[in-house]
Amino acid sequence: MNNEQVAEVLNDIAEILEIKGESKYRIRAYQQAARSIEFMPEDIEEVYHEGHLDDIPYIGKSIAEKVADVLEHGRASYLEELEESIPPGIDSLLQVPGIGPKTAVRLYQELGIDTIEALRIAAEEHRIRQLKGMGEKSEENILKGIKWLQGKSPRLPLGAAAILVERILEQLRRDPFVRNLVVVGSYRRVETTVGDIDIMGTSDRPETVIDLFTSLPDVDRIMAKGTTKATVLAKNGVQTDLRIVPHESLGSLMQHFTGSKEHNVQLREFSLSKGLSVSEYGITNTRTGWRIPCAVEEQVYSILGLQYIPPEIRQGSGEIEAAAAVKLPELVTQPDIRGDLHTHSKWSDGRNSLEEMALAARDRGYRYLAVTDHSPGLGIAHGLTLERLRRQWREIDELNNRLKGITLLKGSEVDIRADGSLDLPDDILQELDIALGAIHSGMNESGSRMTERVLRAMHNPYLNILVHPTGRLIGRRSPYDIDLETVIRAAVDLGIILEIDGTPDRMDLDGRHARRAKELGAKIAVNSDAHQASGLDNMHFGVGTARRGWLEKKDIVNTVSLEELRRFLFGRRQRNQAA
DNA sequence: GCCGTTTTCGGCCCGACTGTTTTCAGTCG
Repeated sequence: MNNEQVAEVLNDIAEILEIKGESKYRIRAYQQAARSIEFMPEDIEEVYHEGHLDDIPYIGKSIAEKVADVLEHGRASYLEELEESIPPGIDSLLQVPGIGPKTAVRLYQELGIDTIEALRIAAEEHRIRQLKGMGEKSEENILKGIKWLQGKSPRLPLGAAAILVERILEQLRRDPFVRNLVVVGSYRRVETTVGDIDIMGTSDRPETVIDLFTSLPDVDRIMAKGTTKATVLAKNGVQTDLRIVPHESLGSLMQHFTGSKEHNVQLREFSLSKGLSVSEYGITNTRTGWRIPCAVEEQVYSILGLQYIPPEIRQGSGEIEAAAAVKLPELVTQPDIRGDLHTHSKWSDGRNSLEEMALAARDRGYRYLAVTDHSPGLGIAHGLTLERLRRQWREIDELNNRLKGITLLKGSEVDIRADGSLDLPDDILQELDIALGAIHSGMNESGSRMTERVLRAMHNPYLNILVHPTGRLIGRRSPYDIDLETVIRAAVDLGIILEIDGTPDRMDLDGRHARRAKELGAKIAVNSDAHQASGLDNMHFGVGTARRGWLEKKDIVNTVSLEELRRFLFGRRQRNQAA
């Protein structure tokens, strides 16, 4: 059972308690516990076997018992009892906006409604208005809500959102009065998917920006439009908000709308203990009632006596305690990255020539770029035969002689075969500057076989990096069934670097696993896995993911100079050859 | 149900909106 699965059980318990009208604090306790487990770096099974469940924040005696039950039996008898105590189907009503647990229960008890379809019919037949406190308007809203629910688009992958966001920002900046445009919400926190896009800014003439925004070519439909705020539906179906706010409270508003919700709740609780109350309008002294609006976000944290907490780690997973103790890590930044160690060219399945890739890398300030086209076994990606690989080396040599300011490294993304062997012979691997190992086939193997397979590959003395270690494709393919804890430990023992692949539909490792890898002492490479020159910019998502994993410059290998990198990569081979 | 350099009991984020209501409960982000 992994952390996400255990968290889901606790969230399910919370949902049923809500329907049952339990104390909201009891419900919150389960939700907080679920979040703790979801975001903590450690493996929940391991923590349990070491007997340290109660060390996890928001897990006390009672919830620890439920977690133990889940881990021991693969199910929670408490959840099963709860499920039997409520009519099935009633929780589905909660999906309809405007319907919460109280209303759902009344709809069931007084009208026997337990499906969304039954709810729709009841609203159309005007039976909802029989209920006390419900009227004509309520029925309309329910029907509207159901319609919205049926047409609502799923969360958008971050990469797709980024394209839209960049285009919108570029056009809004043409308004000469607009200032401080910033995207907040899950986009700013570099979550893997976003539900909607929330943009904020200041302007001396809000109306003109709002007009510009609502008339953009990307807008499909205007949902709401006022003088300082508008909501539109973009053509790709994602809801996008723009709000123009007063200069003097921009920082408070940014902080509030960046979230996460759990971070804000914890921040406000922390503030109360210091006699301060935080809201989107400022910070109020609860004794004097004086309120200070914050123009910049840093102010919010500094007034509370906290280190500035970067958006990527605002998850409610220990960042406030760390900030209070002045123990936040100094997160890696994009300029720390000196080169990209995972890229493709026309030689295999990329779109640009080696020279184009090299120049694009140099433009981005990099000093080195590893060319890592696919190995021969990956026919579908036009993997390089040994003969073509040697020809590619000649081209790399020629470019390295000719181009100034950037060095290409001879690399390969070598397929890890079903038996764990590598798709290039050792004598070839030995001649490479850098070898990446990747799984591209047989992804449905059982966990133990998958783990064995990867471990065997990691024992090859010439392998340097295990790339996209879980193989997930966000929204399309689950991670392989692999024991990451074991893989991370092996990486530390064997000197294998683990990758954070910045392709936005991969972001693999994810933040939580990256944080765990750091904790266990593994080295990380943050790469773009670019298949064309513009793809090098996917480094942004890789760095964002690294930051979500609390990683610092020193945890990441491609923040060092070329000389240091070569020493590091070579060191492993020498050690292994000596041994 | 969890938590504590003011507390082991008495707290538990903040504000806005909505609809139906004479003062507020429920819902949402």
